[in-house]
Order: sequence, then C-alpha cells, then structure tokens
Amino acid sequence: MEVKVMASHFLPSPTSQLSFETNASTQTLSLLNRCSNMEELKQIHAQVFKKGYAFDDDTLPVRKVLAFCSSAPDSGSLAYAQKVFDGIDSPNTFMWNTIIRGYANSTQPEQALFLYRRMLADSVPQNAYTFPFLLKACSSLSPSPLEETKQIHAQVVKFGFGFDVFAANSLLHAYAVSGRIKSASLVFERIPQRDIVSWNSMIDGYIKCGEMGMACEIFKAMTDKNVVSWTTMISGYVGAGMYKEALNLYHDMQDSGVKPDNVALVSTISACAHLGALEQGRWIHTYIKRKGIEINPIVGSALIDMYAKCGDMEEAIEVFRRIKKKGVSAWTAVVFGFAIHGQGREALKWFSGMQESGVKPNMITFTAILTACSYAGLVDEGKSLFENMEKEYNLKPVIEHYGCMVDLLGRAGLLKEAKQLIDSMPGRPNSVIWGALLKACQIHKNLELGKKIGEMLIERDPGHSGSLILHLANVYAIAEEWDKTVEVRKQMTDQRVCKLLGCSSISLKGIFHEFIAGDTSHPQMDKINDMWNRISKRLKQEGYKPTTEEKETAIHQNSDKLAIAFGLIGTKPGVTIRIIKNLRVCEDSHTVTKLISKVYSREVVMRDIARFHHFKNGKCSCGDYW
DNA sequence: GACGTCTAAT
Repeated sequence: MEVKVMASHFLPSPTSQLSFETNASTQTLSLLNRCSNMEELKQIHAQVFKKGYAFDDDTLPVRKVLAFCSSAPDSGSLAYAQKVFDGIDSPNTFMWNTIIRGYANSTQPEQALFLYRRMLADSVPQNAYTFPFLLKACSSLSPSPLEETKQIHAQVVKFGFGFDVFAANSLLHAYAVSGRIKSASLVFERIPQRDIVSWNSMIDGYIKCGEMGMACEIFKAMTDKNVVSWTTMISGYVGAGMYKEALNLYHDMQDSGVKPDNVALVSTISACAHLGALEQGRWIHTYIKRKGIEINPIVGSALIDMYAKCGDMEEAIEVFRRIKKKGVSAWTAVVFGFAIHGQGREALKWFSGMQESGVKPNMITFTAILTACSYAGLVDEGKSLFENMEKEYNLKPVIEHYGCMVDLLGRAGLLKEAKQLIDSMPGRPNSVIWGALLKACQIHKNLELGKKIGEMLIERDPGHSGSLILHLANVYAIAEEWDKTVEVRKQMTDQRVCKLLGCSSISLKGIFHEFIAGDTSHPQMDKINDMWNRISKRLKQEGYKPTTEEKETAIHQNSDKLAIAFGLIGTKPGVTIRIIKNLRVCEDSHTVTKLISKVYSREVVMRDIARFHHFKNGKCSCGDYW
C-alpha cells in the first residue's frame, strides 16, 4: 500500500527521534500541528499508520490528517484526503463535514453534494456546520444549482437549523448568486438575530443581482459597518463602472476609522487603474508601503496593472522587482502592460523570462501575450504561440484567445485566414469575434466580406450587440450603400444603442479635468477655443485637411481636441501631455495628435479604451495600426 | 473540534 512505501522514505528529523515510542500520540500531534506542506504530512501520516493509529475510529491524528488535506488548496491533497476518508470505518459527522468542506472549497464542488447524499444514505446526522459547507459548494458551482439550494434549504428547516445564523447567511448567499434576490431577501428578513455578515451578504446579493440602488440603501441603513461592508460597496461600484464613486467611498471608509485590508486595497487600486488616476494610485501604494502591508499576489498584480494602465511602466516594473515570490499573476500583469503600450517585443521577452524562471503561463497570460502580438503586428509570433498553447502548455484555447487571433489576423489584413479560424473554432462565435472581423473588413476595406458577414449576422441574430452594429454601419457607409447604412442605423435607434459620448480627461497638478464631447461648461472654455483656433491654423499650414465631417463640427464636439488644447495651455513647453479617453481614438484625432506632437514638439500619451498611443515627432507608437 | 460576507488581468 502506498502509505507503507512512504513510511520507508521517512527521514526522521531530530525532534521526531525523541520519544515516538513512549508518547506516540502527543508526539505525532505536535508534528501535525507544525506541519506545513503535503510532503511532510504524508511522512507523518505514514508514522501514524505504522503505529496502528491510522484507522481507529476517532483518533485525533486521523482527524488532523483529514483536516489538513481538506484545507490544502490543490486537488492532489484532496485526493489524499479522500483516500484517508475511505479508509475510515464509519466516519462521524465531523469527518463527513471535513471532507465535504474540502470539496466545497475545491475545483470540484459537485463532489461535496454527492458525498452528502452518501452521508444521508449512511444515516449520519448533520450538525450546524454541515449546511454552510454544502451551501458553499452550491454557491461555487456554475451554473448555480437552484434546485439543490432549495432542497438544502428544506433540510436546514427540517433538521432544525432554520434559526442558525450561519446556515441562514450561507443560504442567503447561495440564493443571491443564483439570481434569486427575492428568496435571498426573504431569508434575510426571517433571520431572528441578524449579524453583520447577514447585512454584508445582503448588500453583496443586491450588487450581484444588479441592484446597486438597493445595495446603497442597505449600506446606508447599517449602523456598524466593518471593512467587508465597505469593500463590498467599493468593489460593487468598480463592477458597475462607477470608479469615482468607488474612490470616494474608499476615502469615506478611512475617514470613518475603518482600516482597509488587502481586498479593499485591490478594489480601490483597480478603480485607479480604470480611471488612470496615477496620483491616487501612488497614494495607495505609499499607504501600503508605510503600513508595511504584505503585498500578496493579487495586490501585486493589481499594482503593476494600475501603473501600466496609468502609463508608468517603469514603476510597474519596479513593483514587480520588489515582489519576493513572483508568481504567474505578477508576470502576466507585466506582459499585459507591455501589450497595451504596443511593445510586443518587450512583452515576448518577459514571456520568455517568465518561463526561464520556472513559472508556467496560464490562460490569462496567453490572452496577454496574444494581445501583445496583435497590437504590435507580430503575426508569426502570435500564430506560433496560439498553435503551441495546447501542445506545449497544455492549455486549450478558449473564446478569448480566438478573439485575440481574429483581431491579430484581421489587423494584418489576413481576412480570409481570420474567417477560416472563426469557422473552425469550437463553440459559437460571440459579438467580440464578429466585431473584430468586421472592424478588420472596415480597415482593410474588404467590403465584400464585410457585407456578407453583416447580412449573415442580421439574418441569424437580429438582436446583436451595439458595437457590432456600429461596425456594420461603417462597412455599409464605406461601401456607399446608403440604404443599408440607414437601415442599420435605424436598428441602432430602435434598440436604443446609443453611441457613447466621447470623454477625455487630463490631470493637471493632481486635478482631473474631464472633457465630454459637446460639453462647453469648462470654466476656461473661451481660452480653450482660442487655443484651438491657433492650433488649427498651424496644423493647416502643415497640410492638415479636415475631413468633410470634421469641418462641420466645432472643436467642442471632439473631447480629445478639447483636452489637448487645455493641456497645451496648462503645461510648460516640453512637458508630456497625458490623456485618457473612454472610446477608441478616431482617425481624425489620431492624425491631429500626430501633427501636434511634431508642430509643438510635445509628446502626447493617450490611453484609449484598449491601449496606449505614444505620439512623438509626428509619429504614433501604434504605427497607425490600431 | 470547524462554519457564513468583500479580491486583479480578457
């Protein structure tokens, strides 16, 4: 038997030699309590086994072994726990709970439910701990098993745990994640003694069901808020794209004397990343350093990501260097950083560096590196990585990776190849995939294919998403098929697909100035108009010809121009102008900004919704390829 | 004897 073989491998450590014979149980227990990894545990277990304590019904060592394996994160230790469990004659409730808990926290939570069925069949009684573990398994499953949740609910009541606040909170959460906010709130209302977790779970439930308003109300009604209450709201705002509200709430939390934990910090750093709020991000980083908070893998990659998205790759790499244990998430964040800055070669270098240091790429790493290849036009490199994903790395490409590849091929003008890839991919292509191909048709003016796809899409799925329709309208417009253009645009109005207003922001002396297309409310609007008139004159001298459409629209219709004009007014010569916008940069803005960078000898760094453009001396880092 | 709420990157 495997365990016996391991016993012969056992190398006694100085402590374990002491008095194993005389006081086996105490000795083993103390070893178990100090045990920190599976290898050690197996050795100790081998001793337990050898001494005959292993499968006695209810010995402490066996329970410890079981508990250790069940709480270890990987599936290997869980398999070991299962073996130990199977060797026990008639496991008691505690043991059943332990193994169920192990599966509930694993990648195969359904096993927890299967085990419970066996537990019932063996007539082992449940206790107050059984249900939270089972419900945890339900909550982790996707799609969430509403039927099972209901059945467990019935059992909770039937076996007398209906008033247990732990069971109720778990139940509430399980209903909420399966979208049953009504049921969740009923459970909440019936809890006789709600605690703070009940309240927090209810807030989270409303957020998960998209009811931010209700979440706010409950949050406001709470008298005692802890860090989880605050963080639930902060991350809720981030999820809803309300980044400024998230930052405000973070400050409210600090003002109220609640100390942020790692989770709160991660959500807030992410809000900064989305906003491009470098100053605020730095402030939080400083806070982390000052408080000596340990940078865990998630905080680390969130910081790297934040600096990268705020345009500061040097600082992103500095954060990376300071991380002691560099895991896949930190490496991936750097690779992704170079990707959005259009530095494909650099991304590839880091991708190799990561593997040389023995870290294996995961699915997200591949999204990052394929994006890097796509944005930098590294077609061969991207193709070869994509082809080797499964063979070399044992990672099966998923729809996101196909999306990157369609984009990569499409940008490079390999439209047929892109189409073939779509036809050969497993599963149904989504609107991201079709959008990438349509955009490629638009850029490379392959109207034939564009129209073909457009018609196919309209026929197959009249209710496709807004961005897709926009591309389609553009294809028809380029093909000068005005009837079709009008028809598609009408669909947009019917479906209330509103073109998002352009918004460009620029940060001067730590203050964020936002310019929205069509909005003239900025206090310095007159100055900005004057400035633009001067810019416009100089650009025309340089040979800039506005498109017909551009001539008709005043400067305030273009948020980029407003922001750049403002930036030129408010900064000294030679200072880089940094702009963050909410849409993809348009052709005209791109041309204009290139010219400005030359005429005014100014570097302009612009982050659009997908990537960075570094304008310098009349050129853009994207190589006009975006 | 252990349990429930909040976490990054497409």
